[in-house]
Amino acid sequence: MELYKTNQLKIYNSLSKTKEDFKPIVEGNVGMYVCGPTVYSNVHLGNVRTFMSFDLVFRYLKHLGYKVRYVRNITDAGHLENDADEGEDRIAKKARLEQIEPMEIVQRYTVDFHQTLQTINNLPPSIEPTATGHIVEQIEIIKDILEKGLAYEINGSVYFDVLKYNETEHYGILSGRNIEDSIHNTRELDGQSEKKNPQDFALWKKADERHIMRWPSPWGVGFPGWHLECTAMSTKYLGETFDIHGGGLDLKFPHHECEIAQSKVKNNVKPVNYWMHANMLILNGQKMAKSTGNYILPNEIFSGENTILSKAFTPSATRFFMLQAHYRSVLDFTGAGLEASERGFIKMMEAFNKLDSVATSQTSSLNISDWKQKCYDSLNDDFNSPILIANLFEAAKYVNLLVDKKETITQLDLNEFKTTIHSFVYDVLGLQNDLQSDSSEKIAGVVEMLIKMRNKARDNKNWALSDEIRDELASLGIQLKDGKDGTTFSVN
RNA sequence: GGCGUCGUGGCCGAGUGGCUAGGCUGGGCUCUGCAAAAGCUCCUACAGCGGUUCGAAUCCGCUCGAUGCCUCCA
Repeated sequence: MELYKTNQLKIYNSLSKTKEDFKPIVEGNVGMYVCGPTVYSNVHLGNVRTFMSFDLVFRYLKHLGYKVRYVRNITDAGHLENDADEGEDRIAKKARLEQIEPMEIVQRYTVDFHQTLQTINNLPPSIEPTATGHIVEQIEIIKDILEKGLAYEINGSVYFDVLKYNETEHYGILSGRNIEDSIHNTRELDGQSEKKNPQDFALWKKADERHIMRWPSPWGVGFPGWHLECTAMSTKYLGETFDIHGGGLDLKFPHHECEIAQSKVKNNVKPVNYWMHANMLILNGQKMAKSTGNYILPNEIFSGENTILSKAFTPSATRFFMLQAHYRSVLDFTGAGLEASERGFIKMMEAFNKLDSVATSQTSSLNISDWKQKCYDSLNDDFNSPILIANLFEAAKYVNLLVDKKETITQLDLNEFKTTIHSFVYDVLGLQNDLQSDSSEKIAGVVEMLIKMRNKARDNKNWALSDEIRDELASLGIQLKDGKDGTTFSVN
């Protein structure tokens, strides 16, 4: 039987601002859409956190036995720099600055995006559509909205009529805004006189002569607006109403609000059942962002080449650091925090690596099924990974005590214990065991030999020699640990 | 200015009416030739001020502070 039948998952829905029981539209199947990156520069750690949060969601849903279609787009048409801009988007601008084709920019940073997410061990989505690959679909949606009178055309551009929409619907339903408030509080921007109201947003923008990325349309040559691609691609691959829509908290307004409006007009149904928003990663007390220069790149962490960290950290340690905070909490990135997480992570993995050497007994001193249920309970409660990790630390301690023969476990329980740990650590949390990878069997053999020699020296009470062996190995990063049943070692 | 979120022990971070996570750091102990590792243990907190309640870190109000969105953003 599928696990989801016995595990009622609760998801915090940004739309209702409450945790709700998760019930997919079609039993056993989940459609999930997550807003992907605009590929005009390298993804920074803040971007990675969001995608890793939804990777956890994806992995856990799959673990529960759901068949998941996970769609995450690549925004390769660029967004406008701002309203006042003469139709220049970020990708086109970068292409002009670097004197290359816009699609070279797209290619370069799409590759970087994929490599980075793979390095941190995110699973690829089921479908990864691009904005430029769905121009036709976007034009069709615009036509439909125009026909329904909720959009208007001016000088080759088409805008969504937010005020008219708000007469029958609530523009601001997701972000908790009222259109009346924003009318009085919108900052004045220059050069936007073309729109009827400042709140209106573009569905199609006319391309001027300089604009490189351009497509023909019923309204002339141009390119799609900022928010349309997600509506086009999510409904195309997941249907008019689908289960989960995710994205960074900073996309809640206006991006997701606009998506709701467009989709509601087009299909006249509620587009999404569960809205999920991942919170921001902050650095130096501020949100990480490309535009402000306040960011750190994942590769800078893995290589140690940066000014904030004292050393390099593995992708798994970095992932573990982020998983120790809940996805809806702001997480503060610091070198000290990462170091503390790494220490804990190494300890935990060292304990789990000893699982194979555990001896079994007639009874178990820990109730394995209770412990296992606590693990499930933690993730069932809106993907509470910090609680899951706390439970895993409890398991690690138990393993250490088992090795010391201070606790007991039956063979049957040990099998279930191992399977559960493996599932949660590797499959669900997506962590990797990078402790053993660089200790090849040959090195292990050499170290075992040195341990034997050292034991002889110890038997002869030749402490000088035994300590020399230990200290020399330590300086090479190999640590000896004398236990009751002999000496073991670990490679740092 | 508008709409939000948050303020937890030395640090990071869960919890969100009574059962008071977890990790890192520091002190003590056990084990050990010494050390390391491991285990045990100690330092026991909820910004401030009021209120509701038998009982509040958790609910309500105010104050202070931080931060997100309101312009592209994960």
